[in-house]
Amino acid sequence: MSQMLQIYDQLREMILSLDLGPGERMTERWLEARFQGSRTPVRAALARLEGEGLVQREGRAWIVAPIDLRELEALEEFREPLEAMAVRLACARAGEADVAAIEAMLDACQPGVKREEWHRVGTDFHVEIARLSGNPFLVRAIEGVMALLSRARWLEVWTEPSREQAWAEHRRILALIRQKRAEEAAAEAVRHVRDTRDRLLRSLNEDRRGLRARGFAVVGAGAGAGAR
Amino acid sequence: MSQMLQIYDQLREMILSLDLGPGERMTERWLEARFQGSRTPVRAALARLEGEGLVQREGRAWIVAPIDLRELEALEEFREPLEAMAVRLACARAGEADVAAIEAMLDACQPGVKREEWHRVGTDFHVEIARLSGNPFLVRAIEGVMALLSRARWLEVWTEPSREQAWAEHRRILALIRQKRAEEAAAEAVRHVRDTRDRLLRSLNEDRRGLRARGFAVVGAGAGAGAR
DNA sequence: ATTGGGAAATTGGGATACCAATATGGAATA
DNA sequence: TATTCCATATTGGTATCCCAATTTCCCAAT
Repeated sequence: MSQMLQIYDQLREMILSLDLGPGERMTERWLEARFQGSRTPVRAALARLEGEGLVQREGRAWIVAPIDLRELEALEEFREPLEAMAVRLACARAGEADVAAIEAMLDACQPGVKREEWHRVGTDFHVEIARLSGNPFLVRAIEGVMALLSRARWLEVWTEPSREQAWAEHRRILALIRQKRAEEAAAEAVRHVRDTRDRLLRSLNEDRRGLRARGFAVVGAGAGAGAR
Repeated sequence: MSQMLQIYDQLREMILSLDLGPGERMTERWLEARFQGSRTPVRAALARLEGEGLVQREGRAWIVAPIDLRELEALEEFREPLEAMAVRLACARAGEADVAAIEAMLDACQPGVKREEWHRVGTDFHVEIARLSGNPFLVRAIEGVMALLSRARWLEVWTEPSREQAWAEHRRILALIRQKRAEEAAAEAVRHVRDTRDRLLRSLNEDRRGLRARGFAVVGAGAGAGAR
């Protein structure tokens, strides 16, 4: 695999795992040393991550994209019609085997399974549904959205009942797809996105102070902006 | 402005204007000479265009993205819920002044106005509606979609009545936004996208032979794939 | 302790150098 | 004439190099 892709994957992982904090500054030369490649592949990787919105420019410098509550709100709003459409198309195009595979994914998450796994499956569920739609643009868009939501989902406080509710909604969506009840499935997907948004934003808003204390740049909605 | 952005803009324009044909091969060194910059900014520009889907890799080489009829179909499908959502949100958030500005744009297109202008306004209409939604992700997504549709729209045979129909639909959508009749506006947007898709795909399918003869790589739907 | 100013170090943007891999062209051969 | 095969040119990927623009940091003046 090309060095550029290796660096891209590693850096992306560091960002998504909060190994690099939101708002943190990076220099190309630091990355060059960190990943032992020259600046050329480093810059290519940065360019790609910038396109995904995981990295931004601050003047001439590079920063890990801060977590912006207003942006998260816009993302969930953007997601809503995508998820609805994905589910609608999945009803028309998915086979029983496809649905069963996703169901197995959900089933694998039981109390006791570790946090990372819940997090991954909670993301993949939506991507896999999008795949059932057969529309590559829908897949790409939902992948992008989930990546941008991912870090916030780590920071969210996951209570037992809220996790339970999310999974119940996932199951309900899947069941409706299986029965090919497209409009009900779409409506359920919209409900799920809205619930998710409410939980996420409420949690982050309440804990904003704590997040800042942990050194994360968290901006937007409610209090003053104060970019980094 | 940085050289990278200059090269990006110029190359993008060459692609969108069909100055570089779909499927055409480019070497980095040719671009370097063509735009008199070194490979560094050329490669950065290519990376960005690749992210937008206007440029692709073919093995190790770069090619202008071919026009893929199946992809266009998927794009219109993807667009549909975006446009509907944009229109719905515009109803909730747009002011009369915003609507009037877009109306003026439409009015500027009269018989006799040149093709480029119709083409541009036909694109900008959708982007501007998305802007009224206030959601930057919706704007970016629709910009991206319209860019990918743009070349096909040049190739489409625009008959007088079809152009008339498109503008009538634009006006109807705008009127419903003005009256804040969100659901009717969304339904009209969906209808418009579907009409557009039908016109576009019918036209291109009928003329596929002619397009190939003009040296364009046109793939997908109906006949054999035959990548490039 | 605070502030101002300026030299020095560092940074990102661009140009160039180098390399392995691939593509090309043409001569030798059938 | 058609085909094989190898020398050569070209290509994209990477590493460096150079430069102008910032940023950093130290020290003198307040």
